[in-house]
Amino acid sequence: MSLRYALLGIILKKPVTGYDVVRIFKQQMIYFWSSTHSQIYTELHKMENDNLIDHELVIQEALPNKKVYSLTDTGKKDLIRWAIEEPLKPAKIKDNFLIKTTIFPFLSVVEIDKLLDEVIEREDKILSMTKKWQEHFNSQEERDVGTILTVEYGIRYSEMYLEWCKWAKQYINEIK
Amino acid sequence: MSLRYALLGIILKKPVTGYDVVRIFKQQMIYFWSSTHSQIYTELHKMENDNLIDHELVIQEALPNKKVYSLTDTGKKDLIRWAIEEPLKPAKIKDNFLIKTTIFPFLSVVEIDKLLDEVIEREDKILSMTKKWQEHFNSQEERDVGTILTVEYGIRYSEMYLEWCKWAKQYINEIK
DNA sequence: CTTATATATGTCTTTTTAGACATATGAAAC
DNA sequence: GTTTCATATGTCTAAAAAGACATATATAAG
Repeated sequence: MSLRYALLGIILKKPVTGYDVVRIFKQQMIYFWSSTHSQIYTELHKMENDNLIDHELVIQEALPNKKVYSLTDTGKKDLIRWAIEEPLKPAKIKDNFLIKTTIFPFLSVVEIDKLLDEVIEREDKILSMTKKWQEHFNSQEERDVGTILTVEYGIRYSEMYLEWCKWAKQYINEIK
Repeated sequence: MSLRYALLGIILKKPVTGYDVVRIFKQQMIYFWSSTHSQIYTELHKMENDNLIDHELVIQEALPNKKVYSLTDTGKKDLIRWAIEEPLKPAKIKDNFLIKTTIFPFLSVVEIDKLLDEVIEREDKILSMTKKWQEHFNSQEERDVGTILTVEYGIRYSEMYLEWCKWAKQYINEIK
């Protein structure tokens, strides 16, 4: 049920197409929510059915037609109500890599290093993409508070992860 | 499909009951995976059906009977195979609170502070529980590498979150 | 005395999510 | 010329997950 509030949060900023929502979602929300385009399109239909959003069809000559979604009054009220009233739920994390630490006692230092290096590489990429996005975002005129806060969160998360990886490598090398 | 490898990782350390698995899971894995007891019991049945684990029934007088699960050879091999071969997947996070930042432009400093204080309280509790668990764990004789690494991860994650919250409070107070 | 907590294991239904399948065009790259 | 990428929107099925429903006893707390 929270996905729809993430989507409402995107559409709140400015009217966008489903395609835009997917793109914005993957660029700006990966740090705290995950979804796929199929789920997003389906949820948008449900939200429109529940009168939280509506759309205007824009006919394009060359490119495919598009539906530009906007929040309805109901949608905006419901989003703000949700944000204030919805009780805090603990964050849910699904991190495949950290499960792998359970078998570290059965692996060699080389094998563990290989796994950790993979994660470092991945997280390095994410971090530099996030920093790039932050830089681009900072150059804009209309900067919303939400994005300022969550981009910073994304950077801190990746930095923490990378520092932990480096600490883990050192720790493994000391004890093995 | 990854849940089963998290569960195999728990049972690998020592034979345990489903009830134990749930408890260990919630104490030691909340930092990187989430599940419920209903899903865990169901998955254990499937895993036994796939010959990854088996159980010994222990009849108890006062307390209910229990099933003590152990890894089979197949189970252990499959877990190690998975850890080495399974390609890295990006971590998936579902954090209800961070969605709420999208409506911060429509809230007063007082309202935002209230939301952030709630998270700080929650995260403080988690952090002190984790530190307590780390202390207890460090006093044991058999300390497995996996737990040493993931507990440290949990602490770093909570600390990062708390620092971000404090930064966010300060930032909001400066601009509003 | 009554209530809550810990032990212990399950099922059932609904919702959420993932991933594949499906289509169509323009533009750019090679 | 052909392939890949970006635009744009969807459906369908299977798997994963959440949450309620279900039961039973001992012990500790109030």
